[in-house]
Amino acid sequence: MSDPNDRLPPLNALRAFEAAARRLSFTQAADELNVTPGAISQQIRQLEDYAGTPLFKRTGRSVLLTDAAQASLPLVREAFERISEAGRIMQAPARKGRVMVSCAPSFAAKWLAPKLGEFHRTHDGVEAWISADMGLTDFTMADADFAIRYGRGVYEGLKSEKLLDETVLPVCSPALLEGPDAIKRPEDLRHHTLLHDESGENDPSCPDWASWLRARGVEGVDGNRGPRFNQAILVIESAAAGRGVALAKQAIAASDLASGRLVAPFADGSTLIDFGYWLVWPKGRHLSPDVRAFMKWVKAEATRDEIVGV
Amino acid sequence: MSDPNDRLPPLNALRAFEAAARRLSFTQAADELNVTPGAISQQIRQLEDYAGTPLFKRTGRSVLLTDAAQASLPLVREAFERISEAGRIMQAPARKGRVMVSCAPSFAAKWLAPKLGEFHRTHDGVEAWISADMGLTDFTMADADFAIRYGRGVYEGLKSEKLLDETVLPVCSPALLEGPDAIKRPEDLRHHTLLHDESGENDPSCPDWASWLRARGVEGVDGNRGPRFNQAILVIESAAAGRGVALAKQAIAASDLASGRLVAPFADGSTLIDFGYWLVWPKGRHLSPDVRAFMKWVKAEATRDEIVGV
DNA sequence: CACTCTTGTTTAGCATTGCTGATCGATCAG
DNA sequence: CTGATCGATCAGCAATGCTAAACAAGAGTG
Repeated sequence: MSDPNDRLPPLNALRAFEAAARRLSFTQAADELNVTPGAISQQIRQLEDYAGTPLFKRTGRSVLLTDAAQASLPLVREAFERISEAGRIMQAPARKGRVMVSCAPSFAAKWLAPKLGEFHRTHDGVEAWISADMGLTDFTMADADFAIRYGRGVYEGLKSEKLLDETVLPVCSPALLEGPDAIKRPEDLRHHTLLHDESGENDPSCPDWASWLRARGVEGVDGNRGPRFNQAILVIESAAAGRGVALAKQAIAASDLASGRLVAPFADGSTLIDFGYWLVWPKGRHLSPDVRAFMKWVKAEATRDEIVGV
Repeated sequence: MSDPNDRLPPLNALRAFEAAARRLSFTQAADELNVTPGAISQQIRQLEDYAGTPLFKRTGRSVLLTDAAQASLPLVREAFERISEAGRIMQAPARKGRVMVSCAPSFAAKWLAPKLGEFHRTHDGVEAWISADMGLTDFTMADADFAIRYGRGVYEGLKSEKLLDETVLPVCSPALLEGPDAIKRPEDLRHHTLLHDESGENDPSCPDWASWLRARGVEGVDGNRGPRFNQAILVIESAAAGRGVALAKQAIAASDLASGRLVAPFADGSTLIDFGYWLVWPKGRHLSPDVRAFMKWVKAEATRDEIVGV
């Protein structure tokens, strides 16, 4: 009669539906779920059989949602958000003592990783896993506990907390401060290669060499020449290798500046920029004690950096 | 690497988990889902593999939730509630023009059904389906749009709205008002069979024959003799057949009183009781226009009854 | 204590579901 | 028109889910 099984939609079909509805494309949904478009098509049809009504308007070229689909989609989404979170919670005991952080690659390598030893010393039994991912804010796919992102701190559906401001300043190998072409004043840059960091390209407040030179009224130096890198760490490493002078992110350069591998040739070279580093995690996610401890430690490290005034 | 598929728990296993957790029994969960206990056992194990940790403590006899299960269960439940609701919404277009009401059996037969013709006349294109179920408040299993229940109007997780009060009064076939043993005063009941309605047994305010007689100081009539019925409609039909005098629910008897098939032998016989009829539906359920129209109509009918003062 | 009842587990084998790969038809861009 | 893209469809295969039956482990009973 009224078999309870018939009341609930087919669950796996719902997954296909959600993906297809989000992408408005069976093909892309198939991609996302690692199946063929045919599989999606069949799952959707199964769900339409259940609903007794079409869920997509097939317009040959692309695919549109019907009212029925539109109306039910938000609930389906919420359901999957909860299921995903429930999954995490179930796995929590197995993950105890493990904190997984998704982090911008350069920041991970040059800021976070060097400090991790300290964390392990002070927090026995908790190990941190760092996953260096670019621009990952899609927590439904990552299984990170939280992320450290570089940006303005506004992320849809995510909570965030300021970790660290960022400033930009010229850095180079100490070798460049000696010899006949020694860098003493900005004008001396004309004898050296300029290394460009394009990783913060979408931050208008972040100066490039051209604007940095202009702001200081430096003449005779072409701010556009020189190699460009899409990641902060590449610029830093090039500079450390003596390749030239980088307009580098302070947080990324800090450890090399501290060790003397890099030096800042100008006293007043640094510019505070709008972008910064943020702790980011999905709204409503349950953060385990270990995760909280790690976050707290990271924030303390960041504060220490700022006080040291690097 | 981090395949999105691995992030979500196996969905069908979650169903088994939810049922098993709710019942704290694999066997009962198996029953509910119409599978064998073995199937449940396997699904749970699959989910435990995913979680990397046990979800149930097997104590041989019965089964208990681990912390991981306890913590994730509420989210799983919420997810299924949303999925269930999403399913309804998807089906809405296919159900257009159809309102499905779950109703207490006697009320359905004697109050609702007789009025339905009127509803169909005034609401063209909308047909009402009545499902007579006893004590059904589990909307996850029924696919009724809403229910009409007899009780106090407080139902966990459900919204309710008062439809009709209930009163109890003696009724009998008009034949019993004539002849040598004609019923004129309560004392005359000694010559007739008393018909007992036990359907409202858990309402302490609902009088039985013994207390009805006691309240009126009637002597010489044994309020305990006579047949008992577990449904109001059975009492009514027995009374209409001339079998005896019933202490009947007014709402159930009303149509027969109106038609003259039954009469109320005493002017002051009726007692208002605590229980009444309620419109009931799950919190957060989307009620379609057709459903709202039907609810409105039912309430109007109820009000009309009360004004007529039956 | 043996006995039995109940409950969860396990296994092999079967049934269902889900997916693939190929093909087809429709639509859109050039 | 032609090629490219996208969804639908279908037969066959792979994976998943289920059953039936035998087993193990308390709990209650006489």
